[in-house]
Amino acid sequence: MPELPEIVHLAKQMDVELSNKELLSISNYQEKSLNLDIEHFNNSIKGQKIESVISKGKWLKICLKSKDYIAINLGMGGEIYLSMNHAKLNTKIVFKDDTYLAISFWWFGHIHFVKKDEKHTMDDLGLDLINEDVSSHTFVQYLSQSRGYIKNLLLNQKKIAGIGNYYIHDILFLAKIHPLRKANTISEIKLTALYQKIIEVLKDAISQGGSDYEQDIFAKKGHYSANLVAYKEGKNCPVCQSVIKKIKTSSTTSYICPTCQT
Amino acid sequence: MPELPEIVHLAKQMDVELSNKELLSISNYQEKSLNLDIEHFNNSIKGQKIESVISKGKWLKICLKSKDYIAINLGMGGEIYLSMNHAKLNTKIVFKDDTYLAISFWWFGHIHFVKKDEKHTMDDLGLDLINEDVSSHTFVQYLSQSRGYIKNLLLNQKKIAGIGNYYIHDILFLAKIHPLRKANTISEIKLTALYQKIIEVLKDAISQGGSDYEQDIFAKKGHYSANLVAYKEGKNCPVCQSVIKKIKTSSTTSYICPTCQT
DNA sequence: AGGCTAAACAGGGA
DNA sequence: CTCCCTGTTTAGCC
Repeated sequence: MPELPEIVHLAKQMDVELSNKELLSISNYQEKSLNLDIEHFNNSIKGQKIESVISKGKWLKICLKSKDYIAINLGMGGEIYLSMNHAKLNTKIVFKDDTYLAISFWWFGHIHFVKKDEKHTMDDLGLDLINEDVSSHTFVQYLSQSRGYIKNLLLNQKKIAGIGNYYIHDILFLAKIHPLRKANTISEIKLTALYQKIIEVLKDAISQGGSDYEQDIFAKKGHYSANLVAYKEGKNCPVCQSVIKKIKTSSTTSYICPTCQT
Repeated sequence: MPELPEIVHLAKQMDVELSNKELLSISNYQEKSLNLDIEHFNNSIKGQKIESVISKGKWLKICLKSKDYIAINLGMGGEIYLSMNHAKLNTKIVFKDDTYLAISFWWFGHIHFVKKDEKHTMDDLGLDLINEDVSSHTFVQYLSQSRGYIKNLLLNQKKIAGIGNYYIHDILFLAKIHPLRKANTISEIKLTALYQKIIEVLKDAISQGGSDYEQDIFAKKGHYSANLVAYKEGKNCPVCQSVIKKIKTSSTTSYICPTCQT
């Protein structure tokens, strides 16, 4: 499940490796992931040149010189490699110089060709605390207006972009916030701490090349490992020694220290 | 809280008494209940002649010969009388022959002037099992598609029009359905029983001139009284002697027999 | 584990 | 106890 750190890492590498390449074709074996039929998709990209590759939230954006772009979302456990053959890989984006991107979707994923002024999901993404300059004040004001559960809010891509159900556990633990706290009942102090911990955790993960079970475009693993409460049900809280619990929070699972997180 | 039976009764009387009368003016002391300012409202109705009065769900519809109409919703506990003065009455609709309707709103209520082709809430009302010819089959199919609580569904005017939180208790009791059953989990047999009980209860109430704490346009009380489980918390179920309970169901209160209703 | 949409639910206001 | 608007939550799909 690649989240913001992995996507940021991939975008950086792709920006270096792909800029100025010319697109040739796409071959695809998972129809549902494309927003256009393969023929139309091919016609749209052929001959286009890549300007840069950036990211927002969990989305990759391959910007073309024409201002059209390709939006990629790896969904749950998707992978993307540069010029490497894996039997299971099901989508190939080939460049004129014979290099290619090989993309594998473990479950669902998206590769969208988007025209210059076309409306797209990426337009509706919320705050990206890493790629954008969001002040602590803005963040706190923004969150304290919502009356839903803080966890749901943080995972809602239209509100806060990039956090998924992997990094969230340690972020909330570090901020000492229970996932089921209603956002508008959390003190400014705690929300400010939350803001800092989000940036801290995500930046730390980025600097380590992402999580240790995700790979970059050269198939190199990252080194970050969730190591506080995430997936540590039954173990002891590193701060207070309470037993870490696994609880249901709406449609997702959460790992928490019932003592530290309020 | 006038519901379908009271409204049907009022509509019948109003149809007899008001047809062919010519409208003169409206004077109003509860601004919020009108959809137009008093001046505009007066200009709209003056000189118009009444064609008929009908009802749908909890709404009264005074049809004018021009095909414009006046839509009235008595809200919670509203009253409407013909040519009677009550100190508390706050809206008067006067006819050219000096008779008038006196309308009192206890809390919120609506008097809307609607142009011939204008869109109005009444257009979106759901099935009215009394004023319309709805087959048992249609009703059962319709309800079994919803996954929400059966009570919420029955009270939702856009789905089923006319039932409110007075008649609903005995209807569900007679159909042996718990208010919190998900609609799509209820057997066809029970839904068919529900269909019959709704019609039975509402028609019975209509034949008795509505509930015994509502009055008609001549200030005459009805004779129907909810007498099974409604408002009988702590008493015994007339069928199985279990203690009747008062429970919260979403935003409304329900009276049920916890044994009979499943 | 992700993201989308339609339906259902919940709070506040008139 | 009414109806309405809005924001939030859920179910089911891809």
